[in-house]
Amino acid sequence: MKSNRVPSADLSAQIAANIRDAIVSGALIVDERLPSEAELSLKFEVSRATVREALKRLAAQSLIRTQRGATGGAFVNRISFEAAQAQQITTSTLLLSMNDVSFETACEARYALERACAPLSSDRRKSNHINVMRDEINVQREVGLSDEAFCASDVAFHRALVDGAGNPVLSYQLAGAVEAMQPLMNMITFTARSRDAIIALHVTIADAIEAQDGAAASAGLTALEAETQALARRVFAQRSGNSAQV
Amino acid sequence: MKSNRVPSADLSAQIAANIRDAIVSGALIVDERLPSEAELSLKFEVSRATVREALKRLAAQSLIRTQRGATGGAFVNRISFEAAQAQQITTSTLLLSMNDVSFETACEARYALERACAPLSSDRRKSNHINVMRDEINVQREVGLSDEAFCASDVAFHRALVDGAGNPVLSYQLAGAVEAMQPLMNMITFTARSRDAIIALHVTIADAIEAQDGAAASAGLTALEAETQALARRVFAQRSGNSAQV
DNA sequence: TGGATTTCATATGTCTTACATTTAATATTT
DNA sequence: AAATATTAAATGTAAGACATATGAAATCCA
Repeated sequence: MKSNRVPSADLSAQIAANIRDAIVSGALIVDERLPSEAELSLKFEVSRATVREALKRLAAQSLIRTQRGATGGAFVNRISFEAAQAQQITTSTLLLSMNDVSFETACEARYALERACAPLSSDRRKSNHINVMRDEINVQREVGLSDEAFCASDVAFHRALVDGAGNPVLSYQLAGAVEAMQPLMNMITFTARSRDAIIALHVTIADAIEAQDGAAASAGLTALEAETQALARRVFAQRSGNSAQV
Repeated sequence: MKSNRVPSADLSAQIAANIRDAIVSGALIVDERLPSEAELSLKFEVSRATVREALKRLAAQSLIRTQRGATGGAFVNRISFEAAQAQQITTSTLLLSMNDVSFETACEARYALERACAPLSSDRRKSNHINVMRDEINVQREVGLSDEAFCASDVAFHRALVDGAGNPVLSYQLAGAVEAMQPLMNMITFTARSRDAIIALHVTIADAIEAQDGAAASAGLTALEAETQALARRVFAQRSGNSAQV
């Protein structure tokens, strides 16, 4: 099972790929200890510095963790939903900002995904999900709330909606979409009037989720998407140059 | 703007976090060249080896790329949808396999997300998307096709469906969910009979997408989910020990 | 005997120096 | 003027040394 990697890549990249394959294939299992850096440098016939660079690559992907000391070493890490989410949010955020993804496209994707959760969340949401949604609505009603804080509360509201589905895989997938949009949302100025419209729809959605009416929740999300898109168009049109970017 | 990072972490991790923040915040823009390793080691007052470990961490996340030679160095990388997808698939696959995510949960998430694409794909799909779906259905009809090949074709079919929505953000998000399930799907033995049922539903879905009937496409996906869940239950129940895992 | 302390071995974290290799720009030669 | 050779700058790799953390074993002291 020798590496059939492109030999053009760096040695540290090749070694990282080799170990990564072993983890993905199951040859290395969770919490298993990798050979020490010295042993790996012998095995791969490279210096310890190169081995370390490979291990840092894997650590950056949360595939391994390292421990110092006598019984230390590198261990296969059990990727947590939290760690995976954090990475996905970083990646998604950069993806949107670096590739000139339009607000419209990102917004459409976000609400499409959220609608996917609405029926499940309607079925299974617990009281705590409802409570979070109600609480966040109250936060959003506060006068003098900054646009950033309003957006943060918006994210919290929608995360509660998604989490209500009780499916960690869904929550993980959605976190990237919802949170990655926050920088774009933060570019928007929310007038009191636009906030009122959003809050009213949040109430509609929360009511529907509480009443376990998935169709109504989906409809509320659709209306919220339309409202958000319209608001964004107004804001971006007002921006002096009216350049069509973003 | 000095680093307010936990000082307990490795120097290379701190430096990586510092540079990552600069990229995420926009202080470093795409294609901008970072200082050379020698300069960074002066700036952060660490050795070049430590700087290199930090840079390898960033390279593992596709945040930078490096180039050798006179005008070489580390450059801020424009994260491509492809690279982001590849990373997300690796992460999602490990997440499912390491956290004892049930087939049921993963399957539910996958089809919920796909249903989110169905209306959009119905509206916007091009002829090439339809063609791919039809072609893959024909592949799935081949006798003697291995279970792995059947699953791979299944993934291709569903990717065409998702891509039909014409929203790269959606495609990116969905790729993780769909492809991460492949190892789980590969555990299933597809009898000729179960394949026929799946193919029939694929035809239904392709017809609906072609006819631009989003509701029918969603219904087809719901039926396919039910069929897949039932098949999985049968397969896992048959497995000797009948242990309830997976 | 038993608990506290010391020692020790092992592993990662960091630094230093050196050299190899790649690459573009410059200088030289024909 | 074009082809070739040189050079400088940067990353890639190696080797060795030391710092530091940590668990376990050995030792010491009531």
